[in-house]
Amino acid sequence: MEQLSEQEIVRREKLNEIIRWGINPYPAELFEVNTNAADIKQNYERDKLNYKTVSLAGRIMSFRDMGKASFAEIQDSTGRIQIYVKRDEICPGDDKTLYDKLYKKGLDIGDIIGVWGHVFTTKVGEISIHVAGFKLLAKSLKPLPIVKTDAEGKTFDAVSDPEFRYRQRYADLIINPQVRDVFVQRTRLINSLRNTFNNQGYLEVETPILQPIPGGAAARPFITHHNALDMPLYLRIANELYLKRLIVGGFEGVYEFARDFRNEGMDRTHNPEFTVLEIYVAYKDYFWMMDFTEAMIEKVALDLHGTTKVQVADNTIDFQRPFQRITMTDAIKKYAGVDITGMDESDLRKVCKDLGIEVDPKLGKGKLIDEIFGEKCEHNFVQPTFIIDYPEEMSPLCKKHRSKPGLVERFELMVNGKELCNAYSELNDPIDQKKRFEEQMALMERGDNEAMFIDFDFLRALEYGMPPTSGMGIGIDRLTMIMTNQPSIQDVLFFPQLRPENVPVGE
RNA sequence: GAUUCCGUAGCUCAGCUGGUAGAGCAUUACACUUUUAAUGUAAGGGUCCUGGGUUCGAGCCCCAGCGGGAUCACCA
Repeated sequence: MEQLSEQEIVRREKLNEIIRWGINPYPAELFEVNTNAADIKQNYERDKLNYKTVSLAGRIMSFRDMGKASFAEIQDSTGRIQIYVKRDEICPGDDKTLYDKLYKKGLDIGDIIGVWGHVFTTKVGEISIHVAGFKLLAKSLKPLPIVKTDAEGKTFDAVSDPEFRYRQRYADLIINPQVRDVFVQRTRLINSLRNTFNNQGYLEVETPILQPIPGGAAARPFITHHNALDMPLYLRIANELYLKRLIVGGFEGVYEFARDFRNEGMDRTHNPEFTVLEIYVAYKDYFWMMDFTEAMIEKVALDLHGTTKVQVADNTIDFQRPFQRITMTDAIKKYAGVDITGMDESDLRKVCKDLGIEVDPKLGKGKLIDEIFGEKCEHNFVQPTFIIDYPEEMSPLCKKHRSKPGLVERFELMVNGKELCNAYSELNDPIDQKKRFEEQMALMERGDNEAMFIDFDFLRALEYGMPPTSGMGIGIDRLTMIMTNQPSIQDVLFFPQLRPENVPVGE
C-alpha cells in the first residue's frame, strides 16, 4: 500500500467526518440539472427571467473564502462558473452547521457538488450563481493539481509533465481545458468524415480485427493465440483486403474507421495502435478519388475551423480545393534533380549513392525510389499535394497504370511534409494480383521483412470478379494532429501507450 | 533498439564548490458577508526515482537499473 500524503489523510478524515454528520458522500440518487455553465454565461444577460431557478452540477475548482460568505468556481462539461454562497442564505435559522461545517470544512477542490439558486452579476461584473442550496455528489480524496489563470487568461503552474498527463489523462482533462478541446475536435472531425460518406450513401461496416493473415499493408504485426482453435491470430495491420471482399460481395461503397495495430517503433507520430479510415467505392478510379479526397478534407477544415486555413506550428496550411498534383517522377526531378524514368535497380542504386542516401542492399527498385522521394522530396510538400503514379513494386495491391509502364495508379496526399492519405485504383485482376503476391514472397525471401503475405482467400474473392474500384486510407490520428495543431500523436490519443509504472525490481 | 536530456513537497520549480532541504500555489488554524492568480497572520508537509559505489560527509560525483521527453533507426 502506497503511503498517503498529508493532504490525502486530511481528506479521508473529512470524509469520515461527513459520514458522521449523516451525509452520504457518494449518494445514489440522480441530481436534477436544468442548465450548464456555458448556457448561463452565454444567455443570462439576454434572458434574465429564465435564470431564476437554476440547478447544475460540477467539480469545485477553486475557493475564495470571505468569512460568512464565499465564492467558488465549479466546472462542468461546458466550462466553469462562479458560485456565491452566503452563510445566512443557506442557513437561515440559528443552525449554521451546513455552512460552517459541511461547506467550509467538508468540501475540497475536486469535490463534485450540485447547486441550485438564481443567477446574478457580481459587483465586479462576473455572472455567478447565488446559491440557495447545495449537495455533495462525490467526495474527492486525491488532491487535484491547481492551475490558476488570471484575468488575461495567462496560466500559472500549468501541469506540463507529459508522464503525469498521459498516465493520468483523467486529471489532465480536468485541469487543462485545452486538452479537452482537442478531443472534442477529434470527434467532430470523425463526424465530418462520417457525414460526407453517409451523404454519398456509403455503408459503414465492421471487419475482423483478429486476422489469420495480416494483410493489406507492409508492417510487423502483433501475434496472439486462439486457445479453442489452437492457432495463431494477428491483430490487423490494415483492413483493406476485407473491405475489398465486401465490394466483391456487391456493396458499392464501404468504409470503416479501423483501429490498426503495428508492432513497430513508437515516436511523436507512431503509436502501436492507431486509427485509419479506409473507404472503397466501386466503378471509380484514382482521379475520382483525388477529387473526393480534397473535397472531404476541405470540408473537415471548414467544419472544424470555419475556414480552409489551418495553422500548424509555423506553417499556415490552406486546404482549399484543388490541391496541387505532381507525379512522383516529376517530384524527384524537381527536388533531387534526377530523371529516374526507365532506370533499373543498379541505376537507382547509383543515384542514391550520388545523392548521399544510404540504402540497404536488400532493397528492390521500388523501395529505392521510395528512399529517394522520402529523403529529398517529401518534406518539401507543406501545402496539401497529391503525389501520383508510384512504382509498381512497392504497391502490390494497386492497379497498373493505364498508360505508364512500370507504374501504378496510386496517389498519396502530403501535408506538412508528411504522408496523410494513400489511395489506389484497386487491382482487380486476380491473375496479376497473384503474380504481385508472389513477387512479395520473393522480396520476403530476399530479406524484406515487411513484404506481404499471400492471402489465397482474397485471391479467390477476386476470381469471382471485383468491379473497378478506388480505395483510400487516411490516418485519423495524423489528420487530427494537423487539424488541431498538436505536435505529438500522444496529444490526440486519450490513452497513448506507455511503459507500465512502478515495476518492482527483481521480478 | 541507439544517442542525449530529465526525475527534489499534491502541482510548478529553485538548490552555490560535496557540509543538517527551499519558494509559490495547494493543505491546516485564525480573521474577513460581492471576491476572482482574493487578502492578512501563523503552522504542518520530503523514500531528493531505485540500488550500489567513492567520501569523514552525497539531492549534487561515479556505476547499474526504472520511468519520461527529444533526436535517429523502423514505420503510418
